Amino acid sequence: MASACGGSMHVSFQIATDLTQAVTAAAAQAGLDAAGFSPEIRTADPRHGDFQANGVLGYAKARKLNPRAVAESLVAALPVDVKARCDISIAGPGFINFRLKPEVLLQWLTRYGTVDALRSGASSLHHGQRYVVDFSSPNTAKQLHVGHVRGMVIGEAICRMLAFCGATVIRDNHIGDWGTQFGKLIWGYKHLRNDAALTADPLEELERVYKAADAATKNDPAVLDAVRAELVKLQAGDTENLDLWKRINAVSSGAFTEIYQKLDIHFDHQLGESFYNDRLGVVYEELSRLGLAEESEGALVVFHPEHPRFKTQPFIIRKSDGAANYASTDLATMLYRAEHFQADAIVILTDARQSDHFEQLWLTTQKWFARTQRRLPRFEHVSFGSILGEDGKAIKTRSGDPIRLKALLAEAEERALALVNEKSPELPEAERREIAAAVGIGAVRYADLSQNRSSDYVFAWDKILSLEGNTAPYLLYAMARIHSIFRKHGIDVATAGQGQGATAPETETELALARKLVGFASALELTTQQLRPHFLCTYLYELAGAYSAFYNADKVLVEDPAIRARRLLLCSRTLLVLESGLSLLGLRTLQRM
RNA sequence: GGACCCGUAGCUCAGCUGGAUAGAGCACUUGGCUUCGAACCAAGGGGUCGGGGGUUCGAGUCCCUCCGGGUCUACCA
Repeated sequence: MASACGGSMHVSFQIATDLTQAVTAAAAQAGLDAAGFSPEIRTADPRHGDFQANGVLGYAKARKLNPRAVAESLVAALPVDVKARCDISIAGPGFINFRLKPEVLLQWLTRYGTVDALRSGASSLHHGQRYVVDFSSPNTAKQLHVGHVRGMVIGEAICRMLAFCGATVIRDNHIGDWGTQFGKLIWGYKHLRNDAALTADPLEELERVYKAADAATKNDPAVLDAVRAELVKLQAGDTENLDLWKRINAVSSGAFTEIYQKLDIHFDHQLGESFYNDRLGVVYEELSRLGLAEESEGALVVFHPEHPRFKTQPFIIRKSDGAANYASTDLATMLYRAEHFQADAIVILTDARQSDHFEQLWLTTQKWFARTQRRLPRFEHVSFGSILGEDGKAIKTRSGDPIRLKALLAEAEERALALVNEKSPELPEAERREIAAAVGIGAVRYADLSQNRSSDYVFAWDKILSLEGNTAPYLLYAMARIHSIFRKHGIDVATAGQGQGATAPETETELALARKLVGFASALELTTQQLRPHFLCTYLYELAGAYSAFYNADKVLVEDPAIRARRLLLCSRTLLVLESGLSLLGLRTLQRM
């Protein structure tokens, strides 16, 4: 750790990385078999240290050596600067514990004192990587409902975090704009629309038209034929239908944009399924020619003989009537993202029910690219569970319809406003409304992010808007309390953040808080590596907890200038990390609430 | 039938490539505001980690098996 615990001029952002290097070098120095040794540096239980190296246990076991003896020789071989900057101990069966000395904590806090400094430090984590992230991806002409929110919120957070950590992120909203629903929509638009309703709430009316048309096809075979004819006309390039298709998409897009703006969600591209319409031929042709795809029951399909399931369950890449489906367009999309965007990694967010599809897509893509000598990007299907009602079943309105996202967000703000009115009636109304928006929307968002995405979660207003526990309001409140200290005493956050005259942390709660702040690097690494935002949420919650304990135990504005300066530094830095972290999650933060 | 996900405190959930005495919040008990925002903090009780085998220095984590819940399983996405 020549850099982190080395000279006083430089402290690494991610100290664990430097420790890994230092321990690896020490292992070679101590005569260990370098190829068979991995330091296994982890963040440690605070009772033991800041980091721990577990690598000697496995190493010693495999070679029937005494692990403590190995650990001792390894520690002896560590560079002097590491020993100078960390308290090192060997414990139990051979754990090596590292505890950063308070001066090192102070150095880290001093160095990473602005968002730019944090970003610059974090950029080493994914530097130079090009990610295409596909999220939201709703179907045209349907309302966004609760089922869509999780993918939107998690997707936005993942994009922000990857970009913060140095990646080039290309955000693509892969809209479902070319499906079979357009036959019904166009027919319905021509025969059933209500122009007044269409003006008042276009998407609502389109959805009504769609449902009515759908019902009509079930009652009247003639309508079904007419609907199919509309679809055929559209796909054949009929001017009138193409024009209608464009108008329907425009209406839909406008409604989506409204919600995207409310949630502060952004895209670089909106390449829907229709975009790939004239890029499907190469998929059919190549997969057939390579022998990957075969005809089965009239459809063009891909089997994967090595797979227990997909050896018999086909990946249907062209329907028996010759039409494309989403396997067709997704394959074309993989190719486009690899070639046009030069993606190093493709990340697609959908709910977990589509796991089979993406597993088949990926199996197929790997073989296809291998046989055509194409460079293969990494692929991540970031799947997530459903949002359940308090009865444990899929969340629905009383009438059984999905809950509109628009209505959900409005209710969130309403409920938050009631809380703010109760807690802070002295604030001006305009500010109370702003706070309510940040708290309400933030609470919904945070609920989606804070739980491990692979499980379903139960949506309960009382829980997500609670001021206690791992919630948005708690974190926002922690920030408001810190701001209050500075505001009340006329101290500038940035000035205090320079830490002029600050001494190294001393009290137990100061030390715990400082260590937690340094842990931001590990939290970011873990979160972006696994693409699971709840790790960052857990970290921020623990940080806020460490701050509260510190705040409760150590008065900030004491007489002693050195103590005062270091405590103000800790406050300023906590604010910075909470602000940065919550922004990465997509939450708006507040100065008062 | 098969595949995947899940099962951790009364409830809602964490637990990072296997690591040290399994952790939070809610609820419950107790203590702390004339003192920087108590929407807070501190302390306490509460566990066969679904059951049973196995792998090893070490298993909530990996393997097998069984039980329970969810999802998917040929032309919707």
